Amino acid sequence: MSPLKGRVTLATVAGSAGVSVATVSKVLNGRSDVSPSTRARVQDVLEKHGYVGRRPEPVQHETVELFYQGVLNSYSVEVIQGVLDAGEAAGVEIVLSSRPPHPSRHSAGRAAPWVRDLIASRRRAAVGITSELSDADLAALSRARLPLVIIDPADVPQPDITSVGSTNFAGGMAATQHLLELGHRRIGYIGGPPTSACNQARMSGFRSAMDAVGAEVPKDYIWLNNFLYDDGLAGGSMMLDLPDRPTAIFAGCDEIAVGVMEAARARGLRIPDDLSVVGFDDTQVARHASPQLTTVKQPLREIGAVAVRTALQLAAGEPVASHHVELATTLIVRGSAVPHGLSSVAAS
Amino acid sequence: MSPLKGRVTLATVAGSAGVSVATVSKVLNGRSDVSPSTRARVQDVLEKHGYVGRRPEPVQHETVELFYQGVLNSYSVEVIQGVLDAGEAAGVEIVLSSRPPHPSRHSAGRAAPWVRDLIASRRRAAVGITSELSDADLAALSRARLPLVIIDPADVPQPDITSVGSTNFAGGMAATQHLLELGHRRIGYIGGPPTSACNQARMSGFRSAMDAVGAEVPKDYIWLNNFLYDDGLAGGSMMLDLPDRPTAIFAGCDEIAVGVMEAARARGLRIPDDLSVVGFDDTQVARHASPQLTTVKQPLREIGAVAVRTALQLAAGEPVASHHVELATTLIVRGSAVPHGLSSVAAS
DNA sequence: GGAGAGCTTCGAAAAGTTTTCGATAATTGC
DNA sequence: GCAATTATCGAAAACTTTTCGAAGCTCTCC
Repeated sequence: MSPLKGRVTLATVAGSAGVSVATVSKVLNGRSDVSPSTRARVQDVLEKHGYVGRRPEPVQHETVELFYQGVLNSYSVEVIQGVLDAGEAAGVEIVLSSRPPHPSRHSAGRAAPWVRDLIASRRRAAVGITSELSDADLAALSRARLPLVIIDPADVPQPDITSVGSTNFAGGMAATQHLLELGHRRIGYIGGPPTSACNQARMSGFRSAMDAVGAEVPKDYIWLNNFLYDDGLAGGSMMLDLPDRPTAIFAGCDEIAVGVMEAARARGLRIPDDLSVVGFDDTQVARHASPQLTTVKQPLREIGAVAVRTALQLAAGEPVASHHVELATTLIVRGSAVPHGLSSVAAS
Repeated sequence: MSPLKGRVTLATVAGSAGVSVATVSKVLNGRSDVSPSTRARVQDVLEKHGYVGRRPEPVQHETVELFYQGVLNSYSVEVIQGVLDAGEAAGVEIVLSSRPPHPSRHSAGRAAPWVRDLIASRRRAAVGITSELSDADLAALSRARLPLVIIDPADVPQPDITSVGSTNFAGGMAATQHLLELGHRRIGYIGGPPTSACNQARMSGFRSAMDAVGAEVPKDYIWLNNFLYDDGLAGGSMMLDLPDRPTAIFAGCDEIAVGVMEAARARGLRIPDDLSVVGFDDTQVARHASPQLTTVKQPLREIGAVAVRTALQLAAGEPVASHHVELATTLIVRGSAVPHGLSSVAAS
């Protein structure tokens, strides 16, 4: 823009704006003894010349806050690595923090204390993992112009909140169709919170695939609580103790799937001979399970990276194509699901 | 403190410290071209005169950098949560970063680029998880007065580097003694890198316990590579294919233990009936394994918290009692190790 | 064992920024 | 209309940071 000489200094701007260096300095520092018209003119010139101060790359890096509610798990770990990768590529630092979950509703209308802290911290942007925020929180963040991107939002994606996820519905369908193609008809679903958007999508995919072939889903074949191992254990136990137990279970995440496998083993049922299991996420635990878990892969690292890039785009004032993007899921076939009936020959 | 004339400027300090104004400026800005002694003297004078700068910067939070080399795993996750807890309690922010492992030796004598970045980032302190740093790296950090605490250092703890770990030797002994008390005599050890300090300690504990009862450890009963699932799989496979295979295996970490269990299952051996396994760490994977893993618990969250607190102590100039502290390990008995011979009745 | 390459340390001077203070103009009070 | 006050601005002073070169040191390679 200003090819006269090297860097754009106050003097450059002052000359171009027809004022003194002192005046430009005052504009930059928000002093009162500058007339509105002069101030406006100087600010125009500052922007046109792209004045960046003495140190264009100050020692102080920009930061993006990555927060989560609850505990870290194998799922978070993958996302975090993607976030770090993208952060490093973009030259921003990642500040990690654990935030209290669901603020109780009795302080409705006011943003949670930690949200106020977050705003005060002057981050370039924030990324939340599977987080749930109140309307007041969102309003406060919006007022403060702090860009926020939620990964796999706990609530259904709102139009006024940017989020990144994966094709949960398609993934749920793919997993279920895989089991159906293997000949299973009595298939159960064990998933996370009923209010959780990604659980709803996965379950809907499950139901759609079942409906499409006219397979019935008894009430007891659905069990929802949290995305935890213990939920797989509890839900699996319940389902496997039914008089007419399912021959396959689709788990809402890998941890649940491993819990289901344990519930089966505790009853002397073999995986996959007596029960086929399909998980969701394709985290480390899927590869370390025995047998290795057939699962729906979410590109978690990519999701983390996209979240950061989107947040930085918002921070830069660039428009984003969509307030919610979903990356494609892939069915990864391993050893935990086999054709129905194939095993019963060997078993009985 | 200095009521002679008006404000305390760089020149005031420079005169009092017997250096140039430029040097004082460099100290303030954390430049590298100031010797440690000069830096210390100037900082003393700065503090004594209560230099506050021309414009006191808006209070931005102190940061502590938490870095790791390689990948995050269930072990890191626990440590990270402890670090975050302690960071929040102390009011410092945690900046998480992944750093390239072992700088190749061809640039010996110079600190790695990421170490220079770390120094330039002006953290209050840094904490590394199972990291390995070159002498040049350490020297550079020391020169820059950036306090560093390593958690479970990969190298043997040096006197000039502060570190936090757990009683690996005692833990290794406890695990082995447990197996010995269960009647096992043919016990294998599968662990991490031979150069790794914590691996060495655990293995020494293993050997000591074996020696104490006169149990022999054939060469093939030791397998060292990395602390990964695949290493448990590979090492376990090797050991279980021996003509005189062990009846129990002590794994250097939980992930290895799960890999060993898989290697056993692949050979039709049942856990714990045909092979007892003991792990180390007590991470999530120990509780989710099937059967649940008997393991040596490291207080990982506490270790992370202690590391942060120690780093902040160093940053505050307070002396630390010891350059290396070890927190106590505990044997957690679950279902993966049973008395030897008890099973062979049922099995054969 | 010494020439020289490379690194560290430091300050003088240059470059850049902010504040002070006085000049001038515009506005207000009476 | 005139004095008093206020608003605006820049020259110069005050202050800080960076650049660059000198001096000393270490290490290497004949």
